[in-house]
Amino acid sequence: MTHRQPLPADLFDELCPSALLPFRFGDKWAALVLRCLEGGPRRFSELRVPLHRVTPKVLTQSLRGLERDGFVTRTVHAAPRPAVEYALTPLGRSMLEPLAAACAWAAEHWDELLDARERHTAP
Amino acid sequence: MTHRQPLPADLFDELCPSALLPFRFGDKWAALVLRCLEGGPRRFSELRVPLHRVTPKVLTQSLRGLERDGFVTRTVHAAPRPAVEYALTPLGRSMLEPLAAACAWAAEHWDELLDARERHTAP
DNA sequence: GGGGCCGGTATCCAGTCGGTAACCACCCTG
DNA sequence: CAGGGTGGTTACCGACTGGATACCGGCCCC
Repeated sequence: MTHRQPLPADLFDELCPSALLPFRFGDKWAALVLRCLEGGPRRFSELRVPLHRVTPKVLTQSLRGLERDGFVTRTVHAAPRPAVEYALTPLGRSMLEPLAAACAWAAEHWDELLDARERHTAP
Repeated sequence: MTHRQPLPADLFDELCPSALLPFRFGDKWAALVLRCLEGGPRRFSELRVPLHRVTPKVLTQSLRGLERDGFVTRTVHAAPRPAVEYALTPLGRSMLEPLAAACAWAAEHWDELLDARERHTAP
């Protein structure tokens, strides 16, 4: 009954980033920004439409972080009107796949989670 | 060139949880705890071995959250020695799939991310 | 009955995160 | 020249998270 292998002590050492990154990806809005960019480049004010609960400061923070990590590019067009376009890099686009998997999971199991939460608070 | 569809305003309304949940899953350590439980039930002190950078308080917090949301069960065995075992529920086990996908992504692209970050801070 | 181990709590504290509000430089239009 | 839209920045602030440290009751073994 207790013949299971013991867990190794270095399973999640700090040198194993892939253990920690995935489900703490970016900040609160990073994943949603990526999904908004899925259909092509978008301008700052375009992104503000679906993300209307995000203030410009926070959206800027998110975009800066995604740019820093190589998920999006930021290109400034001077003519004919000043405009800034954000677009996915190949790296950012590759992130859409696990993101979609996670979203599919949530779509399928979300109410189970809600049920469990309700059962736990009011039994 | 600007023939893209505009982004809908209600794409990520608060009633669409599956948009926000996935990549902000649980707290900082929740995903790691799930992976530790993949091989079968584990006791509190067993979990502390691979998660040696997590203090007991924080580990307790994480486990309580996972229990509340129906990802793990907590069972107390009185005999022969007092012991507490944490195990995955089917819901928790189903979460391992997208989690593995995300981890695979990270394993494949982690150094690209590091490169991008380095290129961004020191050019 | 003393010292372990097991499974936590209690307390405190620093840092981060997200949010509000205000402001700003630039360019175009009228 | 005034006004408005674009794409932000800055200052401030409260709430929450995560971490350090210490402590604790129950049970077993010696």
